[in-house]
Amino acid sequence: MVSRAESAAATRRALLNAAAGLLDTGGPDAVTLRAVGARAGVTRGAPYRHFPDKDSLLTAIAAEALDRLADQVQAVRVDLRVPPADKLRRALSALMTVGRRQPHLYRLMFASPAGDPAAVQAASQAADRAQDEFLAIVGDLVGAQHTRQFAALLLTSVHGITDMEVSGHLSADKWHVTAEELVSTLVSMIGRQARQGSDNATLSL
Amino acid sequence: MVSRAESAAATRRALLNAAAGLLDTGGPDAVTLRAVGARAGVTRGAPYRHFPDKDSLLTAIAAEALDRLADQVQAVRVDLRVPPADKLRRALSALMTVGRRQPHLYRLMFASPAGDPAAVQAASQAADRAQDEFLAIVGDLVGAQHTRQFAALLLTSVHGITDMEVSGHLSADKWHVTAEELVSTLVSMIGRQARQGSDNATLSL
DNA sequence: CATCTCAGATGACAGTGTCAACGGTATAGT
DNA sequence: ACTATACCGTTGACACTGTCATCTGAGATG
Repeated sequence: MVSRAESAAATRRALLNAAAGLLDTGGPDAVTLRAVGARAGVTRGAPYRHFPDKDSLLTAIAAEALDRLADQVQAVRVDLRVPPADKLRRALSALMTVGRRQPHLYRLMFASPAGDPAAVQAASQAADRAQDEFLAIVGDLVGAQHTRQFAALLLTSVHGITDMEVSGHLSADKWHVTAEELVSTLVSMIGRQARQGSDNATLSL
Repeated sequence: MVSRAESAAATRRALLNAAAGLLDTGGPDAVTLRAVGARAGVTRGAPYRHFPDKDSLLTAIAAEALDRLADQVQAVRVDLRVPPADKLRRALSALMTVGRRQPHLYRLMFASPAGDPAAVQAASQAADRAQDEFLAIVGDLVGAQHTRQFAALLLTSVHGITDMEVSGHLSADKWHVTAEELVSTLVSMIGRQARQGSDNATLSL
């Protein structure tokens, strides 16, 4: 009772899930088209019916992950039950959580997208949407004046914190600081800066 | 007139240079042991006499790059002609310059080191030294109280800015901000924070 | 029912990392 | 001075990878 289009879409999904699973558990080296096919119950050549390229498959995974992140941030932004002052922290926390729970996926999300132009564009659009959601949250908090600058600083900094923690370059016994403390310091610093830097009163961060 | 040890050390160096060159020009995919060997004037199996592994070779390259960075930062730190207030900016600029001039090398430096334990340890030590130099510069500037916190925040943030710029995720027409402006804002924010946060007077950033 | 379309299977190929075996040469030991 | 050793580099081989051309069969289309 399954049409051919439905079955094709199902295998496409199975391929994406298989590749994502292999990436999570075994890292990038474990993602081989043969293993992906096997895990999806299909043979090694089948992926080429759905993705022109291995890189395009990986980029599609990154695009989906970025879309999920954008959804999460958007959910936080529009949730009336979340106090506005908490929204930024929660959004940033969503980003860090990806890095901790799925470090290989996280690296893929922040790598330069490769492969088919269509896949690259999809990933870029997803990244754009995620960034726009962050931007909107920051815009709701601080005055419009330096929104972009503060948002960019927040996003890049939290990415740097997460990335160095994930890669093990943020040793706790050297720095005596956790990633959370760093983010917290950063957020409150920017909050203070926003308050005294602009004329109109802004919410407290 | 060349002893055997000298010639061996020479080929080892040639292999490292060849691999680094290939990485710079062609990205990680271009670094194949065969190509490395050919570029170093040697055959495909020769690298195994100097490195147990391809990963170890790459990690050795990362270690050398981190050592060079540490040297640069140290040179800035001890240079009496450099005004103390400029030292931090120059040190951070050295980091960003690596990212811009050698993006693939930069990514390798901040990846989790892989391969032989000895190679991993060498890279970790080099990274440690580079971080210590940054730490020392920050320590000279701000009071000892929150040195580590500020230094960690600076390092991770500038890494995040550089990384996202390198990977193309910091689109200029969305954020209306350059990487330099972000670093500048961050540094002055931390400077302000350090001044008003601690009792003892600190130098201006 | 005849035809077409296309997802998937299969065979093949070049390229890769890695290892085992080999050869030659500078060094060390006597 | 002669031998033995250590060790750098070469070569052949193997398993594995991404990718393509070709083939097959079943659902869609007329």
